[in-house]
Amino acid sequence: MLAERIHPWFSEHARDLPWRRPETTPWGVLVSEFMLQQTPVARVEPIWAEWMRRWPAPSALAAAPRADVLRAWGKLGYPRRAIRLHDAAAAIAREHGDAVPSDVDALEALPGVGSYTARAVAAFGFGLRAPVVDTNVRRVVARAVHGQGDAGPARTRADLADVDALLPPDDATAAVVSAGLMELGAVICTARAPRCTGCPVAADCAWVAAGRPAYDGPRKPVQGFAGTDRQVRGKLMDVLRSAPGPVGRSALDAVWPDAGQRDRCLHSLLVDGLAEQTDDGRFALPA
DNA sequence: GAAACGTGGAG
DNA sequence: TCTCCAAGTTT
Repeated sequence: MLAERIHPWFSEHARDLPWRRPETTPWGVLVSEFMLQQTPVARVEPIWAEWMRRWPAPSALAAAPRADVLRAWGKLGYPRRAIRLHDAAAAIAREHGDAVPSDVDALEALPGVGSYTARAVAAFGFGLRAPVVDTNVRRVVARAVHGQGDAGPARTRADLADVDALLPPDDATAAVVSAGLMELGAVICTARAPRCTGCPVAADCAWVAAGRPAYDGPRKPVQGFAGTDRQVRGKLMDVLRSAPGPVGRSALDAVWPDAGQRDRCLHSLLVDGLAEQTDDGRFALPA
């Protein structure tokens, strides 16, 4: 029911995102999915284009120095994703003949690839039928299917089953519906102010039928940022990315007044492989 | 399962 | 200004 509404709507209204163009390879889709994890489309677009130009295949990225990869990642956030994507590229080059696997289990075995990304690559990179469950899809299902105002905490198995039940049997059609479900959540069935006027599914939506009741379940805890290690790590990484080479302790000391927190964060960056200490005691992005 | 993990734009 | 949140994954 939903699928029959979503497919034609998406076919006509899909945003022209660069990674959706027909010439995009599964590798390009994988890179886009890594970048889009918790990061808005608008910020990903230019970075993705640059990566595709520089590293058109997994082996090309795998051959690049860590420092280049981290600098090219820029300020997308969560730079551990860049590390994992770099590592995933190496695994694909070495274990899969430089070809992104289409099998969900093989994809999920890659660093940084979880349940969502594996299925997204299978669906959008290979046109396969795979239940793609992200925050958009969970919200659309919560409303249109369950009549709830919003999605509650993730119920991984049940969420997968819900979406699986919506997908048509045919691979190509299911892949379009999967993209359409995400698109619907991204541009129509949004978190803040859903635009039910103009929603292709409104006539079949359980939430609309119920009078759009407010969400009553548990709220997702909003994570603070100011003053956290995350902020300090970000500032340290910004210094390391911006510098052409190793920087002295003083340059890092300048980013945060609390020496204890600063040192803890610097240490965690070293542990995460996001930074290295040189022989002379300075710090830099890893080679 | 909770908590950690960046960044910046929108309302 | 300040809160919320944007195609999640890992530990």
